[in-house]
Amino acid sequence: MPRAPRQPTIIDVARRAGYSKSAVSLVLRGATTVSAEARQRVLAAAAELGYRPNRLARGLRLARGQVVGMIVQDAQNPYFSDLIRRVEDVLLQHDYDVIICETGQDVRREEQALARLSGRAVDGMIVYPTDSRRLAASLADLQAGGVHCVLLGGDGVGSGLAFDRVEVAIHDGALAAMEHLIGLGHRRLAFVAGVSPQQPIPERSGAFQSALARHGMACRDDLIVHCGFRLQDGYEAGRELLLRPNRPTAVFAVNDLVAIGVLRAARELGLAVPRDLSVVGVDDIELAAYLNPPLTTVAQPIDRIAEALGDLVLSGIRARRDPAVAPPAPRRIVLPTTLVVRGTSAPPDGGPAVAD
Amino acid sequence: MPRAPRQPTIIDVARRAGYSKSAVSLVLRGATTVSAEARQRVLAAAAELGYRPNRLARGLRLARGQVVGMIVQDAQNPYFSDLIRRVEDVLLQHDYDVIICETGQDVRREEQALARLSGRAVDGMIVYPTDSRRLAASLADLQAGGVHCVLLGGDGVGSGLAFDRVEVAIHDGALAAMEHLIGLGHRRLAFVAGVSPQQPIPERSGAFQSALARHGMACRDDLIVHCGFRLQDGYEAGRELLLRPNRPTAVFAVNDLVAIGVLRAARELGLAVPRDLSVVGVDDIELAAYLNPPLTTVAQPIDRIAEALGDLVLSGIRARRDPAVAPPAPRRIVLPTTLVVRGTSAPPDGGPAVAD
DNA sequence: ATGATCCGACAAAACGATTAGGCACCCGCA
DNA sequence: TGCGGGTGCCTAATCGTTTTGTCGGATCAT
Repeated sequence: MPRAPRQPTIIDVARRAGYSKSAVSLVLRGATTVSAEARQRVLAAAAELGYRPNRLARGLRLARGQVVGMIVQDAQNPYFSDLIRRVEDVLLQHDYDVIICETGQDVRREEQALARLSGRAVDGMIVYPTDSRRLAASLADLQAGGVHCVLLGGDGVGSGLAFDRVEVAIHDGALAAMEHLIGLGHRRLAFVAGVSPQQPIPERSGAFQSALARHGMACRDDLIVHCGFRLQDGYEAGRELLLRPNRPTAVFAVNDLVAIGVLRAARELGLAVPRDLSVVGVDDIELAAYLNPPLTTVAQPIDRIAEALGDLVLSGIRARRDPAVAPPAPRRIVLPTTLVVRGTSAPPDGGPAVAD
Repeated sequence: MPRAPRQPTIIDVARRAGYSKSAVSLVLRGATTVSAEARQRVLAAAAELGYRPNRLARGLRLARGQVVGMIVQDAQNPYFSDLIRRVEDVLLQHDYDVIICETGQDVRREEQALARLSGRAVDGMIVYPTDSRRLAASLADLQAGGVHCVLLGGDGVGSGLAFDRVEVAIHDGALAAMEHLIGLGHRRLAFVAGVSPQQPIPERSGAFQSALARHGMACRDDLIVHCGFRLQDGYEAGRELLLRPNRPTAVFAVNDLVAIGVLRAARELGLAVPRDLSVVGVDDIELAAYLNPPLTTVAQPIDRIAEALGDLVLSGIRARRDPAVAPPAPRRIVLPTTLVVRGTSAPPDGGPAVAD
C-alpha cells in the first residue's frame, strides 16, 4: 500500500536548500535581508519539491484565510452567476478564493453564512443584502473584526452605513423603461415586483410610481404584483395579472427571469408579444437577446460591477492590513444602466385580444 | 477607535467554564470521558461567548479543511449552476464549504485549480473533467494524498479509473431523441457538438451516429458541427449550418444552451420552429419550458445527480478518515435520462422554406 | 491493607507558517 | 587590536485546535 505522499512543507524546502525554515519563509515573502545565493537555492529547492504553502497554517498565523465570501440571494439567476464568475476572476488573480453563500431571501441564512465564513477568517466580504437593517449589525461586527465588507445594491440598501458600496442606477434605467412604454402609448401598465410589499425594491417600484404620476396616471395598488425573483414566480404572477378583466397592455418586470415567466404566461394565454402585451425586464442577462422575441430590458453593466466590487474589496483588504493612519473612508461607486430596446415592446394594439 | 473584538477561542471558553482547554475540546468533539457537569458548563460557556471554532486551526491540526472543491467547465450554464447549488445544499448540511473552480475547457486551469485547492487541504473533490487522461494523474495524486475524488460524467470520461463516479445515461437519452426525430420523418439531421473533434462528447455523438446507421443513413462528417457549449457558440454554429444549401430539417444540440443559440439563428434566418426546423437539446434546464416554443430536450435528473455526488463524496471522506480495513472500492452510480418532448420538434414540412 | 483498575481532567506536543529578536560574523576605521 | 555597525541567518514564540499520555485520587478485588 503506497503511503500517502505528504505535501512538502517549508521545512522540507529548508532542509533541501540547506537553510532554516525562517530563511525559506523570508525568501518566499520577498524579504530583502536575504543573500542572493540563499534566495536562489531556496527557490530552486521549492521548485524541485513542488512546494505549495499550506494556506491553513498561513491563515492561522496571520488570522486571515485568503478567502473572500460572497453572499447573494440566488446564484442560479444568470445575472448573479455571471457576476460571481467575473468577481471570482478578479479575486483569483490576487490569490483569493471565493466562497459563495446563497441565501434565498432568508435573513437568517444570511446571518448563518456570515458566522460560518468568519470561522474561516475571511479577509473580505461582498454582500447583496436582502434586508440591510437586520444585517447591518452583523456586518458591522464583522467589519470591526477586520473583515472588509462591500455592499452591492441598486436599491439604496443600507445607505448611510459605513461600508464600501457599489450602486447601480437602476432607478434611472427603470424610469427610462417606463418612459419608453408610456411613450409607445401604453396606459395600462403593471409592475411585477419582488417578494413582498415589505421589501419593495424601492428604486424600481419608485420609478414605476413616479413615471405613472408624471404622466397623470394613478398608481393603484393592484398594479403592483408581488412575487419572487425567479422564472416560476414571474409565470404565476403573469397568469394572475393577465387573467384580470382589464389586463394591462404592458408589464415592467423586476428582473429578466420574471419577465421571461410573464412571457410564458402570455403565450399560454394566447397573447402575442409584443402585439397584445409589451414586457420589459431588468438585468440584460445574456439570454435576453436569444428569446423569441428578444427581450427589451434595462441592462446592468455586469463587467464594471464585478470589477468595481473586486477593486473595492481588494483595496479595502490591503488598507486594513497595514494599520496605516486612518481607517479609509467608505467609498461609493455608482454605475449607470442602459435601456436596451428589443422585441418585446411595441405600441399597444387596438385593444385587448381577450374578453374583458 | 474601537479595538477589533477578537473572536473567542477555546481558551476563553475554558476560562469561563473553569476547565482546561482540552476539556473543552473533548466536550465539543463529543468525547464520552467527560463528566456531565463539565459538559454542561462548557456548553453553557461556549453559548454565552458565541464561540465558533476556528476552522483554520482545526484544519491545520487535522490536515483537512472542511472544504470540498468542485471543478466544472462553465458555472454559468444553468445546468451547472443548478447542480452546484444543490450539491452545496447537501454539503453545507454536513458543514463543508464548497469552492467552485471554473475552468472553461482549459486543462491547464483544471490543474491549477487542483493545486490551489490542495493548499487548502480540501477533504473532497467533485470534478467534471474535460480531458480525463491528462487530469487523471493529478487526480490520482490528490486521491493518494487523502482527498476523496468523485467524477461526474455522462460521456464515459475516465472510465476504468479508480474514482467514485456518477454517470448519466446520456447515450440512452440521445438515442431516444434521435429516434424521436427520425420517427417524425426527419432525414436530414445534424449534430451540433461540443468544442472539437478531439473531444467528441462520445456518448452524444455516438448516439447520433448509431441512430443514423440504424436507419440506413450515412453520417457524413459535415453533419457534425463542432462548437463550444454556450449560447453564442450554438448561435454561430446554427447560422453556419442553416445557411448551407441543403440545410438539415432537424438539429440535435449538445446541450440546451447551444440549442437556444440554434433557435435564435433559425429565427433570424426566417425559419419557423418547429415547422421548418426541429431542435432538440440536452439537460432540460428550467428555462427550457419557458422558451417560445418550449424546448424539446433530454432531461438530466439534476436533483438525483447532486444527491449522488454529495453522498459519494461525503461517504468517501468518512471512509478515509478512519483508516478502516480496506480502501473502499470505487463506486459507480448510473442515473437515467428522459426525453421531454415539447414544442421544438415536429414532422418536417414539405421542404425547406428558404432557397436551396 | 495493598496493588490493580478506572475515571475525569489536564499538560504538552504536534500541525505549518510568520516574525520579532538575537547572535555570529565581517567590514572598516581608529 | 578593538570597537561599532551592518549583513545574513537562526532560534523561538505564536496562531487555535486536537490528541496522546499522564496523574491524582477514588473504587474495587483480594
